[in-house]
Amino acid sequence: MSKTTSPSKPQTRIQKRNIMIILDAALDVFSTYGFRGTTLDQIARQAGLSKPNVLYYFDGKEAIHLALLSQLLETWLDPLRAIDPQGDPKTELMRYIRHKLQMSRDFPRESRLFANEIVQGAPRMEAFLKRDLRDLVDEKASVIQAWMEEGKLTRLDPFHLIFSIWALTQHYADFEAQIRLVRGPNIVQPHDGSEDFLDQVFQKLLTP
Amino acid sequence: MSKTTSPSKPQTRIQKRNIMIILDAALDVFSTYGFRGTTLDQIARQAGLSKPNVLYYFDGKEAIHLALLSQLLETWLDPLRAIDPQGDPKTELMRYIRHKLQMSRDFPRESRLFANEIVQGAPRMEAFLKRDLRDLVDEKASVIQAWMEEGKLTRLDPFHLIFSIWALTQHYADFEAQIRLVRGPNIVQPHDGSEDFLDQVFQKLLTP
DNA sequence: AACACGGTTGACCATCTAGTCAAGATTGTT
DNA sequence: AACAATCTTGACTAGATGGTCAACCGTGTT
Repeated sequence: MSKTTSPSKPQTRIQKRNIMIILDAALDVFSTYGFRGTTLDQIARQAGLSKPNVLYYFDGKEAIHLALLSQLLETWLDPLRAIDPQGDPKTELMRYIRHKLQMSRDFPRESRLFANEIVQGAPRMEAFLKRDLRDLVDEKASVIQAWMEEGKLTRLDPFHLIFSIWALTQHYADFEAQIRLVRGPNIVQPHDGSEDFLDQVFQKLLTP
Repeated sequence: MSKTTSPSKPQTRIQKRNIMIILDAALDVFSTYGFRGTTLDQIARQAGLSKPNVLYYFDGKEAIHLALLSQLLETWLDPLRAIDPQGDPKTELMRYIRHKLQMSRDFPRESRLFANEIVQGAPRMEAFLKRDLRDLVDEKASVIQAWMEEGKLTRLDPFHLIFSIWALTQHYADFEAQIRLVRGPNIVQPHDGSEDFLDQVFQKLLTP
């Protein structure tokens, strides 16, 4: 059935190359125009391939999108997973925040692909969010809660704290167009100063 | 040319009613599926009208979308405009934050319509963002900067401060699907606790 | 060189979608 | 009632879009 998920057949060099090219092109287009706003012709043009050739490697538009999402979701949770209950509370959280901000800077297309999905009600990610993400967030919220009760962090709702970290870090990628247009043409990087700012904010917020 | 922007002709009752119905239906659909993901048939069905009837009141899909956006943008800036340079710094900012959060709670569809546009590069709002929003943000950033130099607020980058307010307040509307799925079915309102949380955050952050 | 397999594509199709139009229904006014 | 203006719609068109297919090209192996 599926051309790319058959686990038995090994990939040729050409397959590896073209699948990468297609996924990269599709990430460009999907993250900019959303799923329905993207056409196969756009992806093919961006990839420098013909449309039938794209469909030779993937079963369809949906399959390309799905491949991108699962690839993304795999790495998206790693920084949160890395929070160590045995580590120093403030260090662990600040490391998480910096890591998330870095991802929003280095992988803005991935961030916007995700944002596009969520804003539109997450129709293709419900299962993932319900299963993997919820469990992980619950777990880490407990860790943070415990740290707060030990007096090592300001007492806050740990869920809202996590949401606020997501909101503040991803904002720079997802709303880049707004930041760029508001700050004018003199600003080159919308991220300029974001790391220092978030450092200041969370240092002050988390210190009891 | 345009059916709805002719300033001379007064509107009949039926026109007023149907234009409202169409805009409300279109807001539902556009905010959920984005511009390209929305079809005229969807809007017509949601409005309980036939497609040609919808096109009797609006010049096309683009015109409906534009009507929604300009209607939205008019009110979107009001809370920021209301920041009074003569008022008490912390009071003014906290009022702004509460007002923005309230808008994200009371008008989540509008927030998502906006988010959809921005995430996709703001192709239909460039002029507005460049002109009106940039000037207003520059002006209020100066006010905040002055307050900080008087020692009445924590010294922070005023632009990043404004961005952080936008990020934190709109997150509850724009990423509602994520919050809802992560927190599970026991949570009814994704906004629960958000006001207290943001109060705590910004009180602590802004107090020098 | 010859073969088999992997890779590529122009031409095509079915469906969807924005928008049109002419004809008919409803409403308000005299 | 009769008339004009407004309102509504079934049937239609042109173009876009996802996907197919048979034929053709390239590459590596023997």
